[in-house]
Amino acid sequence: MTATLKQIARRTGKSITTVSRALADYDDVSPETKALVRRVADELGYTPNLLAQRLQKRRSDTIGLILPTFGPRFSDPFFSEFLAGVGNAATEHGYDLLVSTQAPGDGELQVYRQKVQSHQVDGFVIVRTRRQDARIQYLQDAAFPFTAFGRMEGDLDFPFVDVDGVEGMRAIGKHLVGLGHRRIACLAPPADLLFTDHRLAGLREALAPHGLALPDDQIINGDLTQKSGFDAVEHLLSRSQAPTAIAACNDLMALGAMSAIQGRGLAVGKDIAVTGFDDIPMAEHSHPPLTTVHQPIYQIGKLVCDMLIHLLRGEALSSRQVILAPKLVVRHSCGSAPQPAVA
Amino acid sequence: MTATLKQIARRTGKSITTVSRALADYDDVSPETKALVRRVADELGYTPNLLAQRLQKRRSDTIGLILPTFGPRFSDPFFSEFLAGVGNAATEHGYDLLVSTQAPGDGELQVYRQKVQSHQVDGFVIVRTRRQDARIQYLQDAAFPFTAFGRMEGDLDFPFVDVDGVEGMRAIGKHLVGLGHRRIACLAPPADLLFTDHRLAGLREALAPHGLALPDDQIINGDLTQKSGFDAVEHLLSRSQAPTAIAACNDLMALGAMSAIQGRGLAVGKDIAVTGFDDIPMAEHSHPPLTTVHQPIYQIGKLVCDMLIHLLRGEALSSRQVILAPKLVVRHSCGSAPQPAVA
DNA sequence: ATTGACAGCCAAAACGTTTCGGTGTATGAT
DNA sequence: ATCATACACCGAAACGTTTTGGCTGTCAAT
Repeated sequence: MTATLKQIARRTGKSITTVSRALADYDDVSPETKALVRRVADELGYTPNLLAQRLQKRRSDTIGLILPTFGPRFSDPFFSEFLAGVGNAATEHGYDLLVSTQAPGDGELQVYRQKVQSHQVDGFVIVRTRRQDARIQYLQDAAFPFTAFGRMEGDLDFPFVDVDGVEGMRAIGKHLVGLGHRRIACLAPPADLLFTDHRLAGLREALAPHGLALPDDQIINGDLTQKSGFDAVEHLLSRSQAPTAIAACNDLMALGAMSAIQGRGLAVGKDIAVTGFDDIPMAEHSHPPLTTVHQPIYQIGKLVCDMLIHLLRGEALSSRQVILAPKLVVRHSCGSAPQPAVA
Repeated sequence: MTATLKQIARRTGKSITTVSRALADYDDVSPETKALVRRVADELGYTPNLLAQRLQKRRSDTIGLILPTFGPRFSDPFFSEFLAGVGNAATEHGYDLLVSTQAPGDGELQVYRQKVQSHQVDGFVIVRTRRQDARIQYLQDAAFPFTAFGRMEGDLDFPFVDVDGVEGMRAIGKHLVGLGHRRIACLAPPADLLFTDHRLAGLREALAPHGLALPDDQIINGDLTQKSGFDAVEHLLSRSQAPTAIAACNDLMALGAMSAIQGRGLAVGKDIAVTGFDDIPMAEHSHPPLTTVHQPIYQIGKLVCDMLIHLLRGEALSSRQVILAPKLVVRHSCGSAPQPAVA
């Protein structure tokens, strides 16, 4: 049995009210009483019952994060780093983090609805936004607090943080063209994710001035896993006109691509260039180290969560919509002599 | 404003008691009343307020999982897969999962204590147990429900799941010796983790019959990250007598090792053999694919969580202490012609 | 007619907290 | 003496549930 206010009240001979107010340092409690109450509270090892506190305060001091994962085997460094960012920001401000996994689809909205209606969480962090995002539409309609990593199609005005994917892939494109590549293939994420558009657009923008296009058959949609990158490249290399460069839209697929290339006895960087996007820790220590675009995922998680907490506290947001500039990180996967970064 | 029992009571002309009992399908409520109450509840979109429910039931229906991570940049596929397993098991049984990150050390126990005393969670899943584990000692003393992935030194009797690390590394050792390796180095985890002992012991057991030892200078302790594997091998290869095989105690360090080897222009599998432990998805798609020991991390997470839920429900555990047999997975990182698995 | 059983319903207490609106008692000013 | 003021404290209600222990009316059996 853990201690309650009632027990402290009995032990000190004060009322529950006074004990509560003493612990909360109200100034209508005498210093002597405060000292007494605190001493007894310590003796009994008192910790407020959060369940009761939350019921009375009508808030849960909890932030919800629902990971949109397919299938059980889920092992994405992107998510774990993001999670760490969100989690640490939450802890820092005294919030709890409620984590759930739920594949996109029919059940998904139900999970959000349930958590909202049962007062289980005070706000949500949304990750991996989609072109038409039912989660965002629902939360917006319900006027329930949330922040997102990623944007949405249309002009819904909600608070988010995103990385400028157009700019990032443009940098990649310029880099590859600058190295003389003309046949470039792209490993794209699923089409319902909005950032797919951004990244393809950026790549196209870089190619266009050189009279280069990105034909549909040079775009292969994967599911962001290493395996899908591997499979895509197996397919690509079995065709007659193999590309000289492969721009993957995330590092995991790039790593899979490298492995497929090497599996065929070709050298990454020499025979075929490969680039990624994310700059996961793995990218630095692959062989060859991966040229990619850095996204500060941990910081983004932290920022998104901080923004949400501001919202929950009714504080003003310094900026509701943040778009971060990505940074090209040139390593060795496009040739062994890295060039100075192309801004 | 969301609906409450009180509102349904008013609308139906019944008492709060009756409404509550109708929704819970008690049989002292007439079928007509039940139907009426349910209809109105649906109309109002009633969802029970979990905060109130939990206070009254004196349990939180929440499981705590505190990830022992160092530093902010945390991106371990091991953890994300384990998390998915725990999370899915929890969801399946109607439990919430509260996730926190906290580096091992002074603050750690405080976090556990706080969550226990404030009734925030009903039980804990402990991961990455240590030789002397203060978390386990505390929870055991407090008679607070928990299950662990991993054992502890001494004879504390608590429910856990573990993989037989001795057996796993023995298989690795036999495999390497069978391939003719005589100078074998080991990339070990931090010494305070108990499984470090098991893995080293297993490796030694495999070497001993062949008159081979594992001298201290052939053991390098890393921190389980890819970078530490990379650094360790850089160090190893700069010495006069380089090993012909490197047995890493997890895949991430093995991958880092491979990258360091390749960075020196050596061929993994031909010049130096490398092995891992875990069989993360990455292992299959590295180049060359990594020979390693498979641990069903997702299933372990699920099992550990299922066990905890049984405990919470007061149900009997079919087995309190589970030790799983690991499986050697031979790929190409010890030579390009994989041999049949050594049991 | 009286009893007992049963079906259907409900008031009130409880979970542990916070907060509103007091009450009583000194102290000092008039 | 009276009034105002400040101080220290507290009872009771509230948050939204669940559960205990009733109560009332009907019907069949005596």
